[in-house]
Amino acid sequence: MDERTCCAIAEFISALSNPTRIRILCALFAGERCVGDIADEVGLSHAHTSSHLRVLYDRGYLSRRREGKRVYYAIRDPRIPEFLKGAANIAIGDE
Amino acid sequence: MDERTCCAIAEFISALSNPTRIRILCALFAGERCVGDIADEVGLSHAHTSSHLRVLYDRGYLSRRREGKRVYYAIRDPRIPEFLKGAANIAIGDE
DNA sequence: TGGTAATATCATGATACAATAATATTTAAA
DNA sequence: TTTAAATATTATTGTATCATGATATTACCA
Repeated sequence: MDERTCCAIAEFISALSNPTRIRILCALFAGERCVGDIADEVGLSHAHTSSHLRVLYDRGYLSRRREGKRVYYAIRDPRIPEFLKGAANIAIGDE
Repeated sequence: MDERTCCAIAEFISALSNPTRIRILCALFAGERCVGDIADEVGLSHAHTSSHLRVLYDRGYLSRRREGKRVYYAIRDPRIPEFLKGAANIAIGDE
C-alpha cells in the first residue's frame, strides 16, 4: 500500500473514529432518517447531531434529501454497516 | 449496537486512524520487524516510529519480542490486515 | 407576512493528538 | 567498564477535534 492509499484509509477511518458518529451511523442502518429522530435516538442535541451529520455528509458517506422542513440522511455505501460490524468483532474480541 | 460497543469500535478504529500508523502496520503485514527497519521503510525517525509502535502495542494490537539490541514488533490479530484492506476498498472506491 | 418547527452554522473553551528534538535506557561488544 | 547501537521516554509546540450554547437559515402554516 502506498502513501496515498494509507492517507485515504486514514481519512475514511477517522470519519468513523468517534463513538457519537458511530451511534449516528447505527441509527441509519435500517434506512434514511431525519435529523430530529436521529438526535432523539442517540440522545444528542439537534445542533450536535447536525454537525456530526455534516462531517459524514461532507466526506461523502451520507446522502441527504429534503422533504418539507425535514432533512433525511442515509448511508450511501452499504459496505459501511458491514465495515462497522467487522470492527465491532475485532474490537470486542480483544477485550 | 449499544453504547459500549460503539465506544469499543471507536477506540479500536482511532488507533488505526492515523496515516503514519497505517503505514507502520503495512510494513508489518509480511511479519515481524524491528523498529529500525520499520522506521527506514516508512521514512520516519526512530523516536517517532517507536512512539507510534507504543500506541499500537499499548492497545494490544502488536506483540513485542526483544532479541539482543533489537525489538521486533508484529501484528497480533490477523484480522487487522484484512480490515485495513477492506477500509482501502471503501476509501478508494469513494474517490 | 408573522410565527414556529426543523435544521444548520458559528464562536468558544477544553481536550487530545501528532511531530520534533533532546535525553534516557538497554544491550552487546571492545 | 567504557563505548556505541538500538530503542524508549519526555517535554514542547502546533494543530485538530469535540461538546456546548447562541444565533441564523429554511420551509411551512395561520
